[in-house]
Amino acid sequence: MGNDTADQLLDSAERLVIERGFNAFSYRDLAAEVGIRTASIHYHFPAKGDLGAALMRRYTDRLDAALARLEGRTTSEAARLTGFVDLYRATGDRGAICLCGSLASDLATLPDALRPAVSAYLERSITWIESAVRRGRAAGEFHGVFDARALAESLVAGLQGALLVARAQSSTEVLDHVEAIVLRQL
Amino acid sequence: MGNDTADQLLDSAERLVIERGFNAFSYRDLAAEVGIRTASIHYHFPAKGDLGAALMRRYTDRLDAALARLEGRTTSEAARLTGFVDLYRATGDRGAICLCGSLASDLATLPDALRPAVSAYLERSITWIESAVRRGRAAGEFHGVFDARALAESLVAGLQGALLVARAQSSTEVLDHVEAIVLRQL
DNA sequence: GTCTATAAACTGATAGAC
DNA sequence: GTCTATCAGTTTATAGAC
Repeated sequence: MGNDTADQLLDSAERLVIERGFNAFSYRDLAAEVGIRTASIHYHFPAKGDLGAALMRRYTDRLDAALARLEGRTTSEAARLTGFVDLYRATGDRGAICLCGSLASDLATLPDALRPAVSAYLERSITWIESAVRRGRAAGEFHGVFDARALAESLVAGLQGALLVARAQSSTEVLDHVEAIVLRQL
Repeated sequence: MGNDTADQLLDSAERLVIERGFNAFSYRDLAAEVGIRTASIHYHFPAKGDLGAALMRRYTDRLDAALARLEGRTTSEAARLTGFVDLYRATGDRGAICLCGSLASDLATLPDALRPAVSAYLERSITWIESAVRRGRAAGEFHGVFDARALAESLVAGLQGALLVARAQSSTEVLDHVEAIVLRQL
């Protein structure tokens, strides 16, 4: 488990989608990386849409695990939100963007089954942040006036855009700026 | 002028890049929309990279014109920055994302000549906002403490990400939230 | 400027042997 | 599970006539 062909294919595909976009990598690229033939890939993922769906499923599961880990910690809500930002920082430090952000920019070309998964990933991030902000306010840790949902959407949008800008400018400092400016309004 | 074949091709291509991404539209799509043959497109834009470069040149020229218009107005710096945000709002209201944001997510696959144009577009936006913030502070209109450059990067990142999120969620309210939260720190 | 004709490479995908 | 062989369709691009 974790290292069979299907997982290797997902690992390669994830990197290729993030680097090039869903429509700019092929089963051929994948085959070359993993060391099998293109026809063999179809055994694991009959159509490219199936591969994309598996990719988003795994990516969403990883998000859920990361958020659960943050919630398991005994700590302040501010530390949890910083932990959320760190997930994006790890992505930016690799020179990468979010898989979900990459797919969102190709949204119209995605197989029908894949599009809702992209929206769901963003929604899950937003509602988690919103809850953290509400808990922090209820506990007297935060005293901001902005709507919690508005703050959550702004943080996700800011971080998604920051990854895009960071890659184009070859500098991740924009992530720190977004973090400082949004989290200041808690 | 403004309606010859080359311009029609650019109009169609711009919409297709924004809607599908640079690698998910073809000269065939373009030919069908404009009503000529694919071979004829190569007369105007020998390679797809030439088309992309022309697209970014026109898009950047339009940005420059819009920023010059904002600067020509006798008004507050706050109104100018709101005017900048309105450029993105017009894009989001059409259900679109920024051409530059779309290309940024396909960055690695772009022809070499095109990549710097994407970075330059973002940099131009950032430095313009930074100047507006500095002018506003020098004039006593703003009293924020954040670094002007940090604010400018956050606004551009926030708006780029907001367009992505808005399209995925079919709701443009995220743009308003980003505007409110970032411009509050002026 | 636009056309027909054509090319060489690549695409996602299937059939069937091992 | 992986292979060979093959498919029909698509892609960017060129040559040369009109």
